[in-house]
Amino acid sequence: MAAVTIRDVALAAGVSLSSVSRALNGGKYVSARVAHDVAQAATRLGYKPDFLARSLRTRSSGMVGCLVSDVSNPLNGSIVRAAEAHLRDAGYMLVVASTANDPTRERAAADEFKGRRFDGMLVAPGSGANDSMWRELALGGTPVVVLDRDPIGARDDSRWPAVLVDHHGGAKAATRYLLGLGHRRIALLTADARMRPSRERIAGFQEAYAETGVDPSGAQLCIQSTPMDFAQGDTVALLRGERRPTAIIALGTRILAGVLRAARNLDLSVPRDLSVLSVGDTDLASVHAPAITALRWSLEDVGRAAAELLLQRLRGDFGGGQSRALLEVDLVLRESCAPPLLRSVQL
Amino acid sequence: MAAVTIRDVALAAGVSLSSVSRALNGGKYVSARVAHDVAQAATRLGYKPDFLARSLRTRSSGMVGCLVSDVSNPLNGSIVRAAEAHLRDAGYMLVVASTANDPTRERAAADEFKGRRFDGMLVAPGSGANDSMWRELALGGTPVVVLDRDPIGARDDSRWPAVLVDHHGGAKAATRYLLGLGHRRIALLTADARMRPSRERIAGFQEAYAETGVDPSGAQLCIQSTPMDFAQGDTVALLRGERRPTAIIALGTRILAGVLRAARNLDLSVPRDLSVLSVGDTDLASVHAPAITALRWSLEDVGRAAAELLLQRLRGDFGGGQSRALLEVDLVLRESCAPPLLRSVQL
DNA sequence: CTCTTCTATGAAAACGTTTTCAGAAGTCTT
DNA sequence: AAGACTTCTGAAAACGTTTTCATAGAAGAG
Repeated sequence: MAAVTIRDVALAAGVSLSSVSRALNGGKYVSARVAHDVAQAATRLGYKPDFLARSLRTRSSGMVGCLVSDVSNPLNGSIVRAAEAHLRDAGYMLVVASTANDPTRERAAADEFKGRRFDGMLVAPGSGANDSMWRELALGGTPVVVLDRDPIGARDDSRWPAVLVDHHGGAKAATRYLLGLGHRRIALLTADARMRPSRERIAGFQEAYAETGVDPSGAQLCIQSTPMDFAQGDTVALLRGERRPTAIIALGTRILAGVLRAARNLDLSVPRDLSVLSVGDTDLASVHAPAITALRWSLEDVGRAAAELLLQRLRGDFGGGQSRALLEVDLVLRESCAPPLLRSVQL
Repeated sequence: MAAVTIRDVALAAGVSLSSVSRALNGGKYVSARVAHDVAQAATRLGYKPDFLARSLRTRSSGMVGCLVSDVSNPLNGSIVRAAEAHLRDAGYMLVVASTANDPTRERAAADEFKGRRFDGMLVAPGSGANDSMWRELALGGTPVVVLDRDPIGARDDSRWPAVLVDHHGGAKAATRYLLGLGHRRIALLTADARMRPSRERIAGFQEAYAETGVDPSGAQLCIQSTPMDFAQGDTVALLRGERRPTAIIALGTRILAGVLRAARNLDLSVPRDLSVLSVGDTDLASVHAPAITALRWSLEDVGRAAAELLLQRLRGDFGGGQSRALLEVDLVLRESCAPPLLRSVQL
């Protein structure tokens, strides 16, 4: 229908194809007359450039891909939105693919991105990512920025630009806080321990025990790979068990929900009978009664930093080489943590 | 680098360009020998087709755009994810743009989609969408499916394929339920009344009053256009006011959070002093103590139905013409609603 | 045996841009 | 006045596909 091409504009303006292209792209070497005529003809005809053709010729699509487990998870959604906003300002379009952490789908999506000549990628692979996966990603020279993951097994681990969240420091601070309140038996509930965030948190958790000199035998790790609603059942089992924890650190929204449900079912009052600390601050955490003490970091910053890092590469400006960003994690004190009851302390 | 093109494959297989294209696309008229040689050469060279070039020639990009206010809102995120999954299965790639309901950005995104020759679009414009906006969308003949919006002012209102949620029926059922419990002063808190979901809910709300013959003077509408955290302040004002409502219907997660916060601040017990009903079921609603009675509908179904409707158009199969889907809304009874205290009933 | 229909193939024309190249003017510099 | 730049311009060559077209041979019909 519309299909008004650069050729039509050239015809209307009475100049050549190349002149139109130059005029429209503000190139050098174009006379005032031509510039004016072309501009006029273009608007009169309602010319809209065809990005596809342009991309084919320039070998750059103006698109950036994003590999993420699931957009409907607000954690990812916020990151994506922030990244999208910044990339759009720079003239890029962000395409996100939800891969459910499935390596097959990650590979497929990455391939499609490359087939469409995407200019860059933001990736947060699942735990299935291995050596060859990373190698494949790097193949073809498309700039890649890693979102809170470790390119384990990839050559030049440290060379990958990445934006990382200081989960280690956060978890350590949270654990120290609970230890300081007098808790000794603290349980850490986490989903996939093979991925960076969980791994770092576990390390921080253990380091807090070590550094404060508290007997680490009270530290309990509860790890499961299906994240959805396992937490509720798990928490019940945990709380009914022999060495019942007096505090729980719940990693993620879904797990926090499970923990809170379990506590209610067992008629345990938070924080009297059980202290709860959420990793990640959500509406659920802040509105719940009692309000849940939480570790918080800025998802917007993650998205923004990732976009910045990528844009830097895209400009070919590897400037100074600050290729990784480490974002800090804050402990937001609220009402869900208190010293343990004495009877629970009686080892 | 890689840049292995169809020409290289042709050379390696000792056949012509066109034969390779035919062989690879499983076209008719290709001999067994050629098919074999080409396949072998292609895999040996690691040939990956260039979608850009293909798109340019075939005039179809294999991409579908999605206009939505904000991906980081889990309501939208879930829809997007479901749509993405179904479109991917059909060979399409979904690109979402967060427009913050800003008409300018909606227009810009739609233009970019068209400039990139997107094959179709899923759109949920904000309240700023007017006649010309809809007309522009329809321009160029790109198939468009509307997500829970009314193309008001657009020519052929009813001709737009759309997937709609029965907010009207849902709100009516919720209101009847509260009226049945004995509530007379019910407040409806909503954000942007100009958009379909809110508009339909308000209509259902009022219709419930009318149909049950209850004096509608107790019905209170509280409408505000900035959705974020206005609800808390508004709720406080409402509950301190002269004709304090005994029940609140809160539209959306953020508003629910605000209402619950306000209730806590005023030391009002739910549901004893105040019944709360959430429109939209979230973790917050189900985990909160007490658990919040909520209207629920399937976001996955919205995304899936939209994808189906669009795919139907893309196949050129306007089959039977069932061009709109109406999804039902359920009332999930939980603990946050109870009959009002007598003293509040004393008009 | 001839006339038609089918199958298989390669050459070449698209698709809509940007970019290279060569040349035509004009403007300096000597 | 002759070269040496500079500024502008259009023709044509890319970019990597798919698709049309013409042609050649094979197979089938009469």
